[in-house]
Amino acid sequence: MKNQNPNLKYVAKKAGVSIATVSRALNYPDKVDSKTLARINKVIKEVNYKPNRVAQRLRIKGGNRKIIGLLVPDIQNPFYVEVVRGVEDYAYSRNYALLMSNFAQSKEKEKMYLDIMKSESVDGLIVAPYDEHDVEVISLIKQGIPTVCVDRGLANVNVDTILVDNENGAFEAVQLLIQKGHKRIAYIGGLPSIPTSQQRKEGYVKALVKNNIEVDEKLIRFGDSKKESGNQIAKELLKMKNSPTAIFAGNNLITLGTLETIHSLGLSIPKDVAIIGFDDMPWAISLNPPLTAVKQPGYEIGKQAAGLLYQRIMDPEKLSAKTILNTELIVRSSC
Amino acid sequence: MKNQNPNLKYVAKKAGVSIATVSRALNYPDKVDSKTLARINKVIKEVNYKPNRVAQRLRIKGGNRKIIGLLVPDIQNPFYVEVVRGVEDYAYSRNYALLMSNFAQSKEKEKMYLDIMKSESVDGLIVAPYDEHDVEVISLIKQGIPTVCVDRGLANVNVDTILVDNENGAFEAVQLLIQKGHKRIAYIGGLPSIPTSQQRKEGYVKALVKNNIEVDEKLIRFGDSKKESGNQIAKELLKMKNSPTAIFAGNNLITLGTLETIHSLGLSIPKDVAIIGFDDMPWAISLNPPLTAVKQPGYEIGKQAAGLLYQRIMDPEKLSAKTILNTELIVRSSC
DNA sequence: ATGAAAGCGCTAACAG
DNA sequence: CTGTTAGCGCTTTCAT
Repeated sequence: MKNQNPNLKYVAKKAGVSIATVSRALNYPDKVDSKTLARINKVIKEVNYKPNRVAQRLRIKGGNRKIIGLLVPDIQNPFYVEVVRGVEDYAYSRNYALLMSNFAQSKEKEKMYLDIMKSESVDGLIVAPYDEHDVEVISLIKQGIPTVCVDRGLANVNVDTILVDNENGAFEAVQLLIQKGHKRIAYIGGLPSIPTSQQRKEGYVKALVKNNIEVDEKLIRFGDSKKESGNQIAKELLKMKNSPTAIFAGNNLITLGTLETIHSLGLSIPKDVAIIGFDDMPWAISLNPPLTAVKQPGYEIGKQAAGLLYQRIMDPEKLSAKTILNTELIVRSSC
Repeated sequence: MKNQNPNLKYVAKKAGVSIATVSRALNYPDKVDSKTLARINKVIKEVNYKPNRVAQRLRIKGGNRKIIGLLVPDIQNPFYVEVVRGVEDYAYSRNYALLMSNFAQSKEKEKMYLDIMKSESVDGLIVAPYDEHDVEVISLIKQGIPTVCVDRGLANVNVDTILVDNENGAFEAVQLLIQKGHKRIAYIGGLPSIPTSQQRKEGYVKALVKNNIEVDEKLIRFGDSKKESGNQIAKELLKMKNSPTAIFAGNNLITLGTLETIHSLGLSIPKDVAIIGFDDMPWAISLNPPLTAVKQPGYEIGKQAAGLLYQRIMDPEKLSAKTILNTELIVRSSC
């Protein structure tokens, strides 16, 4: 039972023409006689011929291979799932295949997947880089591979980028906490090397400073963007003397970990501790209590990124641009 | 700025050998003189040569192309994210590339992605079929493409399959509800065409029957596996006269929707309505109240599926098998 | 409007 | 141990 697919040659023979004509019938139908065309199309339908994308890609020069790569740092984070969906919808609408990988915040994986994408001759790449100085991604861009960065930018590199206003999103969140009367507010960030972790910290600090609240370094902590680290750090924070009365959690997963700790400590939200999370989630409303969160337009980011990438593929010389989307503070009852 | 990668020819010239020798150096290092090998490897490193996977795949016959396809029905459902992770980890460990797609429960998308995977000459495929009679998937299997089904089986087809004991998982959940004194228990399933929806219903009915509780068809409802339908159906259920005192939610997303409705109706869990969800989730413990759930080993499913697929690729004639993994009832406080 | 033939980058006989 | 060569399936000149 072999995987013997019909190929151009087979279709050509059945239709009594050369393979070149069949190829033309597929790619430039108006360049072939309508009677011939009809005959060819009939055969194609009959034998259910589908062009072999691998052979196509090997032959075709650039930009028309109809496949793009997407590399996300953590598929377990629902935010990136939204981004994926946005990219996917766009790709599907344009008939692009999607080579998607999750590098799970691992540099080795990222390198391997990037190598694969290059080696697979993708038309372009959408990636949330490991950090601002991601040498692998930068190298690909230098090699001229059309690339769009999402969620995280690259320092000193001209590249299309779609970001979110992290600083302002964080600022608004902390501002709200302060309005509610909190003075000891902690920030639990993700990996410190990731730009978004720093930008959100900046917004946090800015809000504090603006309200003349002392910035206590002991209240600023970074984890590894996983639920467990949120859990752990929240525990340390809440057990210290003069512990914070509010926590601003730097991402989805950290929020979840923090919540778990708060519950396991038997603390009540928002009476004992208030919490705002960066990243809204589908289940935020069903949490205990409904979570106040900074919402990022993940789907929109993905969709726009794919659109930008498409434009760049079509016109590799076009000037690169940075798009910054706004966040939205969804006020529920966790603070 | 062209994407001009070094190729075999280039390496061969630089090393002063033929391209065949370079190819051999890569694939059968022991078949080439150690001095030559050293020279070649030096050049390879120097110019950072990476074989072109597209050309490789076009040339290589079968089973060694180092790329597999993964097709999931809904990437927004965290259960499938776990499956993805399992497959991915295995693939990564074996240096396989992963062509991953989400068909969002759409038959058209599924067909397109399946076509792409075939056309991309994947070594094999892991797929959660649209339903038990998924003609596209069945067709691929008939064509001899190594395939493993996960989460959902195929009727009357010999294919490696990894499932979960849905019926028993549901049975245990409903059994618990009954023990807690509930007599009017509703079931909100996902798409009725999906095998798991039916199997879970079977388990539900079985538990009722075993306890001599009348099966009320009005209490058995199916949605479309999305959060919104959970929301909607729960609303209808809870507003009917003689409304259920407990709900068994057929999947992740339906659980979330149901929860939302319960909260928006101002009902208290488990006092006014009890709920158990099929599928545990990372945030189940942080829900209001912590959710009792039937946990499926998603990661394990993915990992085992990838392992099975690997075996089948290596030995296409081996007998196919069906693996059924057990679920685990995680009792928290929503019932 | 159509066909012949080159060639994308690679692997696998085959010959030496 | 190494080189020559055919060919995977396709697109694209270049002729006709």
